Amino acid sequence: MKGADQRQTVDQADARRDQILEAAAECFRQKGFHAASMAIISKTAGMSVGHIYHYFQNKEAIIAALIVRNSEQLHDVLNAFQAQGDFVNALLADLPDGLERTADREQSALKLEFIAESARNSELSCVLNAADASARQRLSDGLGVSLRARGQSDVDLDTKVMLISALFTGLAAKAAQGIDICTDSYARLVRRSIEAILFED
Amino acid sequence: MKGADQRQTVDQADARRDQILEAAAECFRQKGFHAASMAIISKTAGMSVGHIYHYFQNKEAIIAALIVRNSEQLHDVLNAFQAQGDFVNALLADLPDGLERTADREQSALKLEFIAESARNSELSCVLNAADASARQRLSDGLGVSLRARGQSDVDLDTKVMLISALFTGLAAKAAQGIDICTDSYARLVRRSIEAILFED
Amino acid sequence: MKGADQRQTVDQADARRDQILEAAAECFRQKGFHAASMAIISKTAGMSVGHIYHYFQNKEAIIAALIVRNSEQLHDVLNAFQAQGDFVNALLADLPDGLERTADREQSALKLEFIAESARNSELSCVLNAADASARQRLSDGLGVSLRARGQSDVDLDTKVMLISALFTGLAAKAAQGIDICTDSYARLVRRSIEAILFED
Amino acid sequence: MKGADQRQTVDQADARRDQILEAAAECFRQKGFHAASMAIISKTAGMSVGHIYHYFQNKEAIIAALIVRNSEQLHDVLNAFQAQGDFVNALLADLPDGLERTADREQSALKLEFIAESARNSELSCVLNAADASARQRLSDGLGVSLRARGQSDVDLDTKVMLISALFTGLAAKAAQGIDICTDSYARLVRRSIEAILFED
DNA sequence: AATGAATGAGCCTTCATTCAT
DNA sequence: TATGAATGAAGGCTCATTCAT
Repeated sequence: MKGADQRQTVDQADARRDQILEAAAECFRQKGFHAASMAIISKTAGMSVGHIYHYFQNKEAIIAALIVRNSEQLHDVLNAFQAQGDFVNALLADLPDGLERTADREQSALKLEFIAESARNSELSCVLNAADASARQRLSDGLGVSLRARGQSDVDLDTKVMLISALFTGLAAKAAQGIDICTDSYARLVRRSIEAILFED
Repeated sequence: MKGADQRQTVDQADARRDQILEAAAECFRQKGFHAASMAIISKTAGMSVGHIYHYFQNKEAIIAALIVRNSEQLHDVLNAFQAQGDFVNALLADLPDGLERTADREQSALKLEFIAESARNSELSCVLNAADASARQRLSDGLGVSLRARGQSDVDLDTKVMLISALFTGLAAKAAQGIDICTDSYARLVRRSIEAILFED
Repeated sequence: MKGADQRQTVDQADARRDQILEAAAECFRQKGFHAASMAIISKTAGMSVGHIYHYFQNKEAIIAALIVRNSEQLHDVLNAFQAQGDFVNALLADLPDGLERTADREQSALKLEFIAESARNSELSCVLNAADASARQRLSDGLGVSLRARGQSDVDLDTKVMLISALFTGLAAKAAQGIDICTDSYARLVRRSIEAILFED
Repeated sequence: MKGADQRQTVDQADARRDQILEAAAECFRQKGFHAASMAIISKTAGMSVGHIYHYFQNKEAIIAALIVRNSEQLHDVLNAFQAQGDFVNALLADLPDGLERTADREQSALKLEFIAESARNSELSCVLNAADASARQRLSDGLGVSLRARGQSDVDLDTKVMLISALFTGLAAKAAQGIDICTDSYARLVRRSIEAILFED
């Protein structure tokens, strides 16, 4: 059947794209993306260099896809918070896990590289800002409902969300420096920070 | 005199080093340090490529020197806080200026690149961590005295300092993404954050 | 019927070949044939890359076929001259049109590329020389009859024909350079040239 | 001395450029310039690939320089005609030599490639047209004086010059096809052509 | 101290061609 | 007949670094 063939093909293409992204993520994580050559990515992905270019226009396009992918993973986490009932509670309760997710040194370093690169590459800047904005919007929505339900003000909500986001990025930076952020002290103090940001007392 | 000649020479060498660092900082800021070639740095510095290698062993060594230099500038700021009497007060009062210093997009992007790079380069990691640790120590000392003077606990002080540092790095990341962090909302909420981190109620 | 099927198939195959040649000619004209990739030719032809290789062994084989095709078109023109009665008269009378046919910049550039390529590729050289020789033979035949009918000598006829051919190739080169060769001056002077070549006075 | 050093350096740089151009011309002649890789040019020139890029921005820039160079050589020939007294006489007397210069198969093929390439590359088009125009101007000046001295009309002189130029380009094309243009027949008939073009009788 | 010529490995990317389906 | 996924060699070009002067 044509239809089945088509779908098969599409699925396979998606599989290939994933295969490439997985390999690229691995390589970028290990070496950073300036040092990760297309040659080594292709070897890691188990396919020829040329073939990668059937699926991605550019090395840059791979990066962009990876940014989108990271953002989607964050969305999943946020959706899980939503599903748990009260968003603020879920966020705070998740903190130790959140820190652990942030603690991956190489992954965090890569995230910083994305941001740094985006400051000098408008194409990437668009992708990153869109992904980031959408995640922040998701956070904003969840927190807004939760705060209002608690009778808390939602004044400056966007700034609050941005600050929470900044705090996690900052923690990622510490992780990238090799600092262990998965301790009770961190969990406790990050929690206090977030509460101070969110609750107008 | 031999001695004077010697000193003269040393001073000139320092001047050359500064000249190079200034140029490198400029180039790195503009293009990131993978894209900033030694050729363009030498041109910006107004000296030949080969000559730069008289003063720095490596491109990497330039980066390392720049990290140290940045750290020294931070020390100056912290020393100024100390000089103002109460460290905590000085830190909080300085916040709007602190945000403004952090808001430089390219400079912040470069800082992130430093950190990301250091995650994959142990030599750089040493330099960055030493610089960072020394700045945090300075902060720790200042804050410790100030907190104890207020009758506040200094439990988990190192973590608190790390978190404040993380917060500023996170804000730098936002600046690198092109977000304006120099607003009253930010100043107010960052202040609340820091207070929550520092004061155990 | 088997025979009809066969013929049908043959016709379809010819149609496919034409389709490819048309597309290739278009692409070569636009980009030159080093820059015209098989991928873009296949896209222009509305068929897959692989399929083109059912009809042509090579990219080179396409070029060869195109050379033959061009030559056939020239034959048509020459046959038309013949049909008009006196060949020399027909040739001279056609001059303004001949210039116009030669004036297509991209087509002329392609022709030069063919020739240049053939100088370094013996396979192509054979094809081009055969095509060229056959066209010159056609010209020679027509002119010979016409000249003798006028009582003109046909001494050095092959050289004369070659020179006329060279003149048109040279004009094509000028067209390829973007020069307008469709003016009365050109028509007049080209006519004088040809007459000088043909008529031993 | 600084001055001597400077001159020495400039001379050496010119020598290097010549060395590269010589090698490139050789490679281009042999393989055409799409097939002649920078690697092989650099090997032929006896220097590293990277070094070539100190002297030429591009492969294209090498081609451009080669075009200019060819044009200069043509100027030398034309100047020699001028020096001989009557330009027309000199041109006609030189014909056998002119044909021989044109007869180099590879060189002629390269010339055609230049022209073909220039039809699709505006940068190259500019260079080639400027070089060509200047040579034609030189020819025009020489012929104009000579014609008027003979009491001949110089009507349509630019077109006449263009046609002579076209004739030689066409002969180059024949040479590129492997045809021997160094015979008395050619010399005789080319002469008749040129006379027909130049003299309004 | 100072220059910049010189190197050559390595980068991203393209392309003609093949082959399983 | 028809597809297009897959290959991998080769291309132009850049760059940190060295070294003779």
